[in-house]
Amino acid sequence: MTVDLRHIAYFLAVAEEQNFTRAAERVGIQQPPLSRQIRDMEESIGAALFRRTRKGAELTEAGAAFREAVRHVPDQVAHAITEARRAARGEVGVLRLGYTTSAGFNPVVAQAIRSFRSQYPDVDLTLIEANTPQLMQGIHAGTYDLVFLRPGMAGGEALRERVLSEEQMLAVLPADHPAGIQGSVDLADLRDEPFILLSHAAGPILLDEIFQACRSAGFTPRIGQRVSQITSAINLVANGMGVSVVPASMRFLQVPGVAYLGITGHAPLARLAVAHRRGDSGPLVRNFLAGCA
Amino acid sequence: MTVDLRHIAYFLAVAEEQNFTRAAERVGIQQPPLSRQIRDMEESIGAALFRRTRKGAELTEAGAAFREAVRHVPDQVAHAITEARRAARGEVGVLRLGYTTSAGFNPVVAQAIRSFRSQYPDVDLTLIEANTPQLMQGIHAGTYDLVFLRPGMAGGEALRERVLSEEQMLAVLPADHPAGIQGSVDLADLRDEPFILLSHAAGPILLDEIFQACRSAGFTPRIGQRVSQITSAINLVANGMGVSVVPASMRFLQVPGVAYLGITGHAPLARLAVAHRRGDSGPLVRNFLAGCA
DNA sequence: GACTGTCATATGCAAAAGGTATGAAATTCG
DNA sequence: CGAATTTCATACCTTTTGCATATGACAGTC
Repeated sequence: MTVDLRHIAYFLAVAEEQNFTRAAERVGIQQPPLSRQIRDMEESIGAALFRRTRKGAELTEAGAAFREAVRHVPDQVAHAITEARRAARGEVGVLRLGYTTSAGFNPVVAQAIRSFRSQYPDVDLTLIEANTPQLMQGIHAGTYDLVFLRPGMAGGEALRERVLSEEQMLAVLPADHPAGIQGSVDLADLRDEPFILLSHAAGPILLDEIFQACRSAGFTPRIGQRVSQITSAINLVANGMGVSVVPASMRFLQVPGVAYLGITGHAPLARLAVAHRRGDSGPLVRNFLAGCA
Repeated sequence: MTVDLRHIAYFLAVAEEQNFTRAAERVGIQQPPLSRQIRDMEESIGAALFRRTRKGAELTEAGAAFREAVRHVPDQVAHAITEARRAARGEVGVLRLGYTTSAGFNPVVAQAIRSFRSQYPDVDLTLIEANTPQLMQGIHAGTYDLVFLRPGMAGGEALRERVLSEEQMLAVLPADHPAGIQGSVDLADLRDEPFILLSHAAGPILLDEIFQACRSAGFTPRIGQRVSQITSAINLVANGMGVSVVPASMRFLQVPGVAYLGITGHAPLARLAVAHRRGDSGPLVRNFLAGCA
């Protein structure tokens, strides 16, 4: 294909000016080379594009057809270049963001998403809720570009994690539970209650932290019910099926009949991290991370 | 250092092969120049398009955005070239064809249009009916590309006319007219009848021919009614308002109460020509003319 | 540890694009 | 009527740039 973009730009200039001399001036070359370029192009197409007259040049049928078909090509290419630049700056593209249910309640996450959205409105931000192991697998597989999860899982060498928030966990009790009267509770006081907790598969990190705290308090919690969503745990507490321990952010989920209580002594911690593949710090990821204060 | 079509083709090859060496082979050059072209392009865009790995090359965000935007550009240009070639062969385009009412009844015209339509189905053939002076003006002004008209008007120097048909004119009489009994009529027998003829503005050539024939027959026709459409003249004859003289092709317009009769002696002739601008014998015009047997 | 496959770098040559000078033809204007 | 102007085309030369060849660096593989 011997016709290239320069030829097309020259052609369009001549078509518009209907005059080789002015067209040459417009595209910034002299008239003779322009004439030659057009002639070469006509030769390679195998048809005259212009009818040369004493007053200038007018399009032939072939030229008119060609013009219609290539009219927007230079604009398209220019647009492609600006889009590439924007993409390089992380202003456009698709960012797939995974997060756990509990992370979704953390103001840090909501804030980061809001700030990114307002700063990069043209980025297609896809939010996917999943549990920590799923996120872990997905970020490795490339299903997600960025995930909010609980740090501490194995397999983090290929990831770069940054801890964003570290909050104490709260005990979740039925509102009428006697331990709730003084506004906080000691884990040991809950030793005989059935615990409603995430399954190991759904939330290994939080679960482990809770178990360790309980062990520090001198007991091993008795599992009343395993759930796969932390919100389910809170609902089950409301139904009187037991107690639970959740990250403090979950208190924003107000459920009637449920009280969130601070844990005295060695309270379990819920760390929240944002993670991405180590090699892949594309501009979108970089920009999003910059917005995670 | 601008981005041109060659660059885009190279870029797309690398994007598809994810490998510089194979991409180079595909586009028919060696790997080092390909690498350099891509690098130049990246420099001129100001963003990396590929992430070079040990195993090949993968698109960056910018590269992916660029690819989306230029994906179809080479096809568009290739298509433009084939369209230009087709247009040069007269296979596509717009052909504006003017014709007089009376020409529309001539089988030669219908046949030419039919044959052109079947041979060049992708040409947009626009048919416009008008009278001879309008056609004459329109073809000069560029409103029409090709017209069927009665030859002999002034201003034909810039036109190339080709006579397609020469037919005798017929007398149009009311069916019960005594002169119609023997199947033909002498113009002189009509000397006392009111003639219903085209106005000079609408059909100067035919009118002149009829007047000359009448003068040869020894009289000057008395104008009963001037009309601007030859079909109107025939209708008025049917209403008993007089007689008329029309090209033989008009006999295909069968109107109750009207008889078409051959004219004995020096019958006026109706010539039909196809005309186009002398300079402008574009492929469409040329192809149409070729179909006018 | 040699081999293979990846992309990058260096250098020389050839093709292509652009510049300058000039020519031919027709219109415009004094 | 003829000179000036304007149009595009031609000829020749210079510069740019695209491509090939040879080679290097690096990493995964047998």
